[in-house]
Amino acid sequence: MSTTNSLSVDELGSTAQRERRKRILDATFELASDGGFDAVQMRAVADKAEVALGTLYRYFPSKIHLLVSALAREFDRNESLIKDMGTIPGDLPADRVIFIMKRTTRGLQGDPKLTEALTRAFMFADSSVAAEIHAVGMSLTAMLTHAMHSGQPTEHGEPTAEDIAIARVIGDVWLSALMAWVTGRSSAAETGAHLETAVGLLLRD
Amino acid sequence: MSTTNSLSVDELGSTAQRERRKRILDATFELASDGGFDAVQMRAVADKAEVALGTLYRYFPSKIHLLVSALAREFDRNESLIKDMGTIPGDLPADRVIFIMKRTTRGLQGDPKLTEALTRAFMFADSSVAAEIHAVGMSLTAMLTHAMHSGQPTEHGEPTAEDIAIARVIGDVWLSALMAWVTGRSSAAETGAHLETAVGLLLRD
DNA sequence: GTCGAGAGTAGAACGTGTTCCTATTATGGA
DNA sequence: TCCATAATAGGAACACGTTCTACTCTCGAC
Repeated sequence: MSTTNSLSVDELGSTAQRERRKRILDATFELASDGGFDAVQMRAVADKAEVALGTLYRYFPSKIHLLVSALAREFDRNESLIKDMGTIPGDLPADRVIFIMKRTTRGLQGDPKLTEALTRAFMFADSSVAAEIHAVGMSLTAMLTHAMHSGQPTEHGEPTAEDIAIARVIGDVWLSALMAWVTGRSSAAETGAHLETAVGLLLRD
Repeated sequence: MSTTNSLSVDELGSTAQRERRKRILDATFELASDGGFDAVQMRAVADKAEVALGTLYRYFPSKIHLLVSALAREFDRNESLIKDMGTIPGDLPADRVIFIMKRTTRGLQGDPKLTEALTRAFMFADSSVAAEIHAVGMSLTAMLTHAMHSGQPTEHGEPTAEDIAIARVIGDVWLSALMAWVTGRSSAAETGAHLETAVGLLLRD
């Protein structure tokens, strides 16, 4: 791994370090949840996490890395929640996908400031954050293809290329919708409707 | 219009003011084209445009407004280029849409730094830039619905609701693809392929 | 136990977006 | 023409992301 990446959990040796990392991310969530992107100020994060500014930058080389890593943690959590859920309600793939998307979206919209912070960071990220971004993208497509196949017997082992393509498109739409919502250009209802339309267009069969 | 918006062309009284605005946008393009988002520094823009920093901020209340306005100008130009072109090659809507998208994308990819600057600004924009963003979105969907219907006789007068929904989804995908390309997560070829797949999925008939 | 290297702390310093202030210059109406 | 008002110039000042410096702490090797 390049030195310009955030330190991931498993390349952190000591317990103290893992705890520092956790404190930093917790502080980030708290500040973001309170005041959104602008409130996540590096000095404030360092203070709240009780680490020095330099240490914060050792763990996360920029504010964007920090927020995108926070997003990744959130996605991981969401993913395991869904995995734990077992079968997803809905007979058709489209229904299951919509169920999952709405659930996730609702979760995000329940904490608008946090969502604003994470989404804007994700959007603003440049190539130095590629690794973290890629992780989030994978997590998202995995979630969607899982929803497409959930409850199906064994007939579908692995998602097909088309499944993945569709999942990616849905992911794109979801991101844009999220962005529109975050920037106040569309309401939660419109976001949901747009998503539903898109899924309908893509998974009609 | 709220005072937090950029001054648009037609609310500028004097010729001198329109010229100032133009000089500012020209300087923005030049700097962006040279060094991307980071090189568009407000002091540098003001210098190059030969206006005072305060004046720059009178015309465009933030760097993001400035860059998104630049993007809007670029889109306008592109739109009229396409309108001038008359009929768009391609028998099926999908072909015409792909033609237009690829053309536009190629145009952008020909000036990577500029594209990076404009795209990142667009992505980072918050609600205070909603008006400018909305203009860009409209321009994009208009371009796409126009491509869907171009060359058709009179049978389609206005785009249907489904047309618009499809155009919006394609716009979403395009934006995401552009973002992936700008952040170096995907090559130009992959961007094109992903777009083509998406259009194929959406406009199969 | 001592040493050395890496990790952490505290805080100054720097760059750039943004705001603010004052003096000067255009502009448009009486 | 002259005045009131707005627009612009020029530049200081401020905020926050980021970098740098100097010092201290921790811990494994010996």
